[in-house]
Amino acid sequence: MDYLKELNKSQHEAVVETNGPALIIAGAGSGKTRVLTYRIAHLLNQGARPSAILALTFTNKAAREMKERISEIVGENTARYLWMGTFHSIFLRMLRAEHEVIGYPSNFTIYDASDSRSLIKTIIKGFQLDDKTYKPGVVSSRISMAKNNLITPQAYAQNSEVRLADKSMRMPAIAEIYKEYAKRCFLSGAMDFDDLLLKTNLLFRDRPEILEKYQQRFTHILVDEYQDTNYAQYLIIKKLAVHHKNICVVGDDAQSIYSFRGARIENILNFQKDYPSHKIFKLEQNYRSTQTIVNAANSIIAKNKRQIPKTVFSEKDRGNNIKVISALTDNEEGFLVAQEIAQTQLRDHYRNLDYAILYRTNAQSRIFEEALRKRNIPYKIYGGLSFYQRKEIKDLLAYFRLIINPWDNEALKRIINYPARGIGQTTLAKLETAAVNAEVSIWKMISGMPENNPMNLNKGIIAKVLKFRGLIQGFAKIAIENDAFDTAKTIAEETGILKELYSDKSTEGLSRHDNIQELLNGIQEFTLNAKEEGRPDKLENFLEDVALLTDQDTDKDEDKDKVTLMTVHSAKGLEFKNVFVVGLEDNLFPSAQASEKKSAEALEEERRLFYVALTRARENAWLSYASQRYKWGKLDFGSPSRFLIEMDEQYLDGDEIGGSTSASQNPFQQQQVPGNRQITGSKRQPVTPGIRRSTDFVSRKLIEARKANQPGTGFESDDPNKIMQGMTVEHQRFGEGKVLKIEGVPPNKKATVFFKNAGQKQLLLKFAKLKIKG
DNA sequence: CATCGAATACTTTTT
DNA sequence: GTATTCGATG
Repeated sequence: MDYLKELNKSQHEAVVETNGPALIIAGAGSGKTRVLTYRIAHLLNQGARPSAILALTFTNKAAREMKERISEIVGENTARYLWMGTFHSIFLRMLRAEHEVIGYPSNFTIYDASDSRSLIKTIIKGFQLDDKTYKPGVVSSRISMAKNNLITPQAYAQNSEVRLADKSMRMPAIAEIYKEYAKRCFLSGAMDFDDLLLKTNLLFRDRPEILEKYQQRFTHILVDEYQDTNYAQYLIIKKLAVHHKNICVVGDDAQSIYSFRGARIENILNFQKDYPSHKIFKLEQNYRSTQTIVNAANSIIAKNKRQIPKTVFSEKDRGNNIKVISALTDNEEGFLVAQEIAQTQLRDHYRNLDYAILYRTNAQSRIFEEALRKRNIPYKIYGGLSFYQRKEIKDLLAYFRLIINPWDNEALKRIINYPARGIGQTTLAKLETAAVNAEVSIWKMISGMPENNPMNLNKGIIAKVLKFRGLIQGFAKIAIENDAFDTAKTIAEETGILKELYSDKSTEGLSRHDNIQELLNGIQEFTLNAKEEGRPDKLENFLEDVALLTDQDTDKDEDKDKVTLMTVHSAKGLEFKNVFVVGLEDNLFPSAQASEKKSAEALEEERRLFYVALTRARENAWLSYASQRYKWGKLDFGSPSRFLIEMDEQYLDGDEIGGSTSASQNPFQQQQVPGNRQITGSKRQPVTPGIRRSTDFVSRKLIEARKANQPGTGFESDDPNKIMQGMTVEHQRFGEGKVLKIEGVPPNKKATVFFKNAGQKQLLLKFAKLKIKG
């Protein structure tokens, strides 16, 4: 078998020793995916049936890529029968197959995070609780925590530990909210993400014969990214593996960075205890990064107490030292990063796709976007609001959802008055209250009309509601008889959504129209593929695919040669020649309250996050931070991350970019504040408290710096008071425009401007960057 | 009931 | 800076 020759010794062992429990510790860049794919291919070559192999990943993308690579070895006709996918998609498939047992319709809806948040909000309102104490986000994460730990609403109510925690947060009613939430989801025929795992567990608990069926079916189970599994996932795997015990988990405890969504690093740490007869394989050679990067990353997590001992090493060159970018302001940070990209590109002939900028939060991307745009460096951003989260897309999808599953209350509430058809909040509230009281879905309530009218709606309103009902019923019929694309097109046209967006000539309106078109194109592609491959091509089938899809999963051609901007979390599993880790103040966590003491575990995870970020780089890494940045309109002072300060000198480049050495290029040099972080000799000093006391001095210097034609800004506003009606002005993003109206008094003075390229905009003058042209 | 403008809150990370 | 919500007005 040729493919085995491509493996080193430990990789080879991990691939061929397929009997019994196996723990594969795969350090960053150690060829994990290769081992996993070859192991599966090897199983198949040894005669295992593909449908008996269950392989679980964390992202659709990982599953797809692995499937492709396995196809190349064993052929597509074998690979297609593998049970390979994300935890959520595999168990969704299982739950749909077993829907009768759990009392759900087969076409149950998946509520995404915003659906479940809005339902929680409704419940909080219905209970007449104060939504300032009961923040939907917090309540939602409590419920999610409960589900991930398999605590049902009944168990929650009796669990003194969680109840006590709720009380200490002054939210004793969470148990009630959870119960109501679960009930309403059930009445809507809906599950949220966490339900997919919870209900699978309950199914296995309550129906041993079904568990038995799957235990027999899967002779081999493989789990990728095992360090990121939560309790619910852990238990599913454990139960399924009972019979054959051929469970192979792959992961790296050093890359466990998902505790916030319930991931338990204990799962991988305790695997050896769970399965005493296990074999352990350690993939320790890093084929990705230079020695400098590997060693620097190792040095960071070396301080962590809880980890599986291993020595990750690289046999590549020592490579360049890691460069430090020390910027005074956020804008300067963006400028310096863009400048570094441009300079290294010229010098070393890198392409745009060789670069990634990694940050902690999506909101940090803007500064770098602007800086790259100014230099005409093409870039792409992952994360932020995904395609499927845009309003117009969610609206159209809500129609689809309601047609497939009319019980879906969240979908119904979204569209019953979109486009406007005279069914307002009051009517909707009446309908919902009546539905809740009768313990049915809103649609059931509407179905009983006009004979049943417990909420005293007047004739005109009833007529409007019935018209809506007829519309949906008509669509439902079309959906049964036609393929997904025809149905979707009919809906988009007949509801008037397409027309409404088409007539909206503003920039937003145009892009919304484009998005709808793109969705329709996607559905068309789905339909064509389905027809070709003989799969069902109905709207229902499209919707199943789309529920668990994120747009991280789609790679577009036009995105080929671009600089990548993404969060450290979403960069996991990827690699780039050159990586900028930016916003490195206060433990890579800009919004952390400096005073709040972090638990030891949280600090260890911060280290691992840093480790993940650094090990994405093949050749060069930059670490950058800004001393001052604007955070919700106010100046915020940051000290460099403790990891930067702790890191051994030998890995760092002595010439700090934007620091003391590049004075000639850096107009900020003169404004550098005494006491700010500088390299003096070989020992760097952390920021002294003194800097915080001299706030006035610093902000005065900062304002001066901004006035002195700061490189990162490049566009200075003229005095807002001088902007008058009729003037021609230039905006930094929208281009040239004419001032139609000025209104309000400072600081809320506003201008209505008509831009040639961007249409009419209202701008708040204290923020908008406008220059007077004539 | 819809629309507009003003006030307010909001920022980890994601299947 | 932006998204969302609330209240006044038509």
